[in-house]
Amino acid sequence: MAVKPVPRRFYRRDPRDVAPELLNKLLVRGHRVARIVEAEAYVGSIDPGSHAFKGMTNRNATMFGPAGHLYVYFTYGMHWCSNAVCGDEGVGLAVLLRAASPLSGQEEMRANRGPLAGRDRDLCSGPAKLCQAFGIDGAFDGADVVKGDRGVVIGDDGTPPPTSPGVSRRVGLSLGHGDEYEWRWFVAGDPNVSRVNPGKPVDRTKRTRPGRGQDGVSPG
DNA sequence: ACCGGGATGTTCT
DNA sequence: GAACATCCCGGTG
Repeated sequence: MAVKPVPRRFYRRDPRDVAPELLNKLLVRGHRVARIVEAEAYVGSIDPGSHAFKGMTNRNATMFGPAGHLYVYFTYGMHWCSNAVCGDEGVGLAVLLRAASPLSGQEEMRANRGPLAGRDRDLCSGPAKLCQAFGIDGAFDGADVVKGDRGVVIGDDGTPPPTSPGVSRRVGLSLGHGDEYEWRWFVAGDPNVSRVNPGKPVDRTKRTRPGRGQDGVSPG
């Protein structure tokens, strides 16, 4: 079956309904095509884990825009991650695209990811890997994936979402910041899923970066 | 398998 | 100045 863009009405709903149905849809950019196998819902003002929890800022403004656009953000000083904006305008809802199964264009993905990404399952098995493989960065923030703005489309080839997707808590949130909600869905058994089990939420009370440049001591 | 830690810089308080 | 919707590597079982 031919690939058709997922219509905008699909996104104009609660992201907790959109995320599981986004499984088995296609992320398409030029020759690169991958089947989405993992997604998380971020639920705006009721969700401490969401960038939109505290309202609109310069960074998250796209989340408050119309559904069916990409919200692309930069994190940890080096990674881009992308979401599909959901719900009604002005609310701040989104689904994070966490992992996908490469179908074509793997060589281009591998060129973007670097020599360390040997196997196909290393190309898109995480939100930042997926963006790197597809070359999605800040320039794609706001791109309309229904119209195919900037060459990126989320498409449907007729494959239905799984009848019984895997469900779990979300990945990478800190304790007390919405980590308890089971708003992650994935294609059970797919090797491209980032983690079978997200494990414990991150305890950020432990120092992970011992003081750098303290007491005026400069390195080198 | 699990866990610890480093890379890196933008965003928000 | 702390936190951060991550990833990769190396150590230990």
